[in-house]
Amino acid sequence: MSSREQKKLQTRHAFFNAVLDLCMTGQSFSSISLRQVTREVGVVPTAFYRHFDDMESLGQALVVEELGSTLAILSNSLQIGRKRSFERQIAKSIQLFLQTVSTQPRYWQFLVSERFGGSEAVRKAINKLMKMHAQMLSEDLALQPAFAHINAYDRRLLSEAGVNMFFSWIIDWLDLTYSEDHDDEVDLAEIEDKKQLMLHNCTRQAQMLFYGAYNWKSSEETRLND
Amino acid sequence: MSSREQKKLQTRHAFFNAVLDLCMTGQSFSSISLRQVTREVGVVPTAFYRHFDDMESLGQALVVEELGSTLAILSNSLQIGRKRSFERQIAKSIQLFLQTVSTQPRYWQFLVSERFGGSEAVRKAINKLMKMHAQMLSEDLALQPAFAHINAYDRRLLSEAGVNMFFSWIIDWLDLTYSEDHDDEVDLAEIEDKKQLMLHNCTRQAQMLFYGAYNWKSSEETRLND
DNA sequence: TGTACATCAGTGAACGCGCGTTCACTGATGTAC
DNA sequence: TGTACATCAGTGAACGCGCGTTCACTGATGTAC
Repeated sequence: MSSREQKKLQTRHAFFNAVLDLCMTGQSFSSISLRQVTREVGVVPTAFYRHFDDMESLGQALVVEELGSTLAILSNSLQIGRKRSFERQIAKSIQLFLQTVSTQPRYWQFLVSERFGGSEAVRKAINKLMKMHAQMLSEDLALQPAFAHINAYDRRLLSEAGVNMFFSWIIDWLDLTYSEDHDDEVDLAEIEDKKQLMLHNCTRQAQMLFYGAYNWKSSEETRLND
Repeated sequence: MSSREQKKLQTRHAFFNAVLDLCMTGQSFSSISLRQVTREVGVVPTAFYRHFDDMESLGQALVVEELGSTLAILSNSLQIGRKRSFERQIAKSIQLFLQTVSTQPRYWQFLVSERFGGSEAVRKAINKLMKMHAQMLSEDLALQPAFAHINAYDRRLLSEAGVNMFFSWIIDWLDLTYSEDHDDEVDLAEIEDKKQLMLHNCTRQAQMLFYGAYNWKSSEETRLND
């Protein structure tokens, strides 16, 4: 790859980073302006068009090119099927997941807040990613003997319910993580307690869902009209 | 109440409606301008300040004054504890819930897409509402004999997991509802099939969670460090 | 009931500002010979 | 290896536009006597 192409790719990544950084300030993606992004990158506004048609394209590219690998963490850290025995190990998976969320807060913040946000292209790209990783989680769960009695269709439903549940935790978890950085050191112990409590609560919620699946009968029809 | 006060209240509601309508066009709340809203209401931009300090205040007031009663639908239609026997009746509750979502799409669209959106005041107001209604759902579940063995703490966790699960369905459900309005009549049957399928899937997801709760042992400790 | 004054929701002109997009450009890097 | 030309990421000036907010205003409604 030529040094010119390398430089261009570098700038492209700088655009992605600028968006993520700006989204961390509390703004939503659709309220961020093209000029704000170029200012953050350190180039002139017109340079934007060398890389993207408009903000919508930038958002979509960000999701497709950068966040796919981030979401892979879900599939890896939640290897309930492949790596873990069923009993009591859900806790370990969730702890791993929340820890990795803390290490890359910008990515998860963006995924959660733009999942139902104002840009259709971004929304669709995120949705596609999540469906893909729900599928991977589903295939992983197939390896877990405790779920051997559940058919593929119901396993997929369980995975999607699981992914949605994990996503519902992220913002509250990140709020706790941020308060660690900003508040006095005196409170650090208190925050750590809160994190432990939240980890405990999340684990129990996940256990309820997966215990439900454990006791699930795929053969049983869900009658709607009774 | 004086006719002047009545008229003012009427305009205030027009502001709320304008925001909801604008949010239905695919924009997020934080990307809607003050002038757009006043244009939609049919008043001059400066008239805005007779009612709200800024857009942030408008959004917060909208959630607090208008959407509380909307969320009450969750508590009413999902009276799993009070009204329904446990077995096979989750389906009915969820059908009722999704039907009421369809009848007031603007409210639910706003709640879901601004829950993690760009305005902190709105985010906090929605979060508060959801916590409140999770509490109500929790108290309702207490009346259900099938959950008698679950303590208050775990019941609250179950309720929050439930509310989060229901919210995760809303956007997809609304997309189906909208496509009913816009597409050819030929497809109506196909869309109705999709809605039935989604209702079926949602029900099965909810059943997994609540079956899990049914088989839950509150006495059992969730050990984190093993 | 009639009059004189107060209130205040909505008006309309004006402001300075940041926005997205256009255009012709520059100068470093890449390519052909 | 050296030269002449092509490419193209980034520049900088300029544009018209919608934005949030100010201000003094209008005229219908409410209140005091």
